[in-house]
Amino acid sequence: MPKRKHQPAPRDTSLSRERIVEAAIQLLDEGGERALTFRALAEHLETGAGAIYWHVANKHDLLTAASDVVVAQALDAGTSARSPAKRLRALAIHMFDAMDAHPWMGSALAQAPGAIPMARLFDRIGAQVRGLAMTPNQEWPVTSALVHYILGVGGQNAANSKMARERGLERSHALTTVADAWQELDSHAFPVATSMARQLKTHDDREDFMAGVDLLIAGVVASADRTAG
Amino acid sequence: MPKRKHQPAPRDTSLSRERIVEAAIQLLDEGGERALTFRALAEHLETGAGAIYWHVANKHDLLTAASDVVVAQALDAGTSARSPAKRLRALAIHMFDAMDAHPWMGSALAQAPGAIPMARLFDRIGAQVRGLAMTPNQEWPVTSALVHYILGVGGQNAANSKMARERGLERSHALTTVADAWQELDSHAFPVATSMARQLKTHDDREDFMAGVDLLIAGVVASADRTAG
DNA sequence: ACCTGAACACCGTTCAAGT
DNA sequence: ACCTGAACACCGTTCAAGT
Repeated sequence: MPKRKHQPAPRDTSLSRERIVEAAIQLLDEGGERALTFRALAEHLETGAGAIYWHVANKHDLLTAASDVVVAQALDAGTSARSPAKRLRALAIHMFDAMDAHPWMGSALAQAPGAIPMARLFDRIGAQVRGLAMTPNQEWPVTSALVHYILGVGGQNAANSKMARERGLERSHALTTVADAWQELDSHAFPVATSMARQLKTHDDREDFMAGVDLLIAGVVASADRTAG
Repeated sequence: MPKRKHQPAPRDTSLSRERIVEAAIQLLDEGGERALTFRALAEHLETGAGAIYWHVANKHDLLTAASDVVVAQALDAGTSARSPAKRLRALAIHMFDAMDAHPWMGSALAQAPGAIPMARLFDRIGAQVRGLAMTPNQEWPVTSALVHYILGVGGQNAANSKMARERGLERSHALTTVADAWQELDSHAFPVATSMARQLKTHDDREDFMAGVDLLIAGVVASADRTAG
């Protein structure tokens, strides 16, 4: 009867908030939002479900912490561009890619309005917006519009990934399915949607995302010119 | 004369998809997303939980149907404005108000990417975008940007309402709490967020939303001018 | 065709009890 | 201080059985 049966196998590291968040991200990335449960997390970390609550307040807290790790990582990259507009574009595309790689993040951010990851995003976007020529009282609405746009696209993008995963399809194939459904809508009730279904099939999410960012930037520049001129 | 069945406790109407969706909207509006459960719904409709599944595929289907009722209502109003840009503004503000009045809709729409309510929204927005002077291949990205922006703001707005509700606060008071938290962040790590906290407290969600819509429209007009000129 | 409601397979969270 | 794991109070969904 080996006595080590009663001794816990030596852990790589003891339980910590950092390890929990890391494991949560892994579960979320691998299996989507449904895969993150305290039971699965406990099994993954070889501990009890209740132990996690010593380091993390609740599931909402955990999702916010996981988002913050990903957001911080995304926003730290690509700030070396030479103009505010270019840095803005770089930040935006990094956020897009991060939300694409971690589709759970869209809804996580949508559920944590004032939390740290949102403050981080506002801060980084806001810093570049200040660099664009504009009156000070435009800074807030412009920053706000950019952040909301980024989150809006990210959320829909995440939804598409999730839908694809649930139906066990490639993402592009899932979009084709949607496009086919739109094409078969009543063309009297949905004249534009039916005719736009083709673009839905062939479009590039990433390009369209950047087109929107550029539209917002162009709008800011146009408004600034009008104010200045 | 039609035979009348003698029923001791006659219902107003028998169970139907329409009545279920209507009751779901009521529960959602009154108690938030948490309040919509099949058990609560069954009790409200004086039936069994399983009966609902005869008319509705699952909870996701129910949320989508509920969203569609609200979206259809919002988009039917205010199409009488005299220019495409004005009609676009009218549609946007109606969507904002609808998402504000029904805070559960933001996340419901985010979970139903290709579904009917999304097709409806794309169709109505797209129809006005076509009226703006632009090249045909810009129609899709512009429509897409507007829709995503609307959903992004709606989602965050809903999150604010939800947060306020959960903490049992007035919505403006909840935002003040967030603003205070941002103000107390490390001003070295969050230089812009800390200094923008004041605007967070005093801003008007609705005005900021429209400022973003105008920014996008201005961007479209500026791009069109450049292409044309 | 439509409804019932118990049962199934889960959840997040708590907490007395351990080390 | 930190962890255990059973227990609690729920969920969405299914399905044999009813009308």
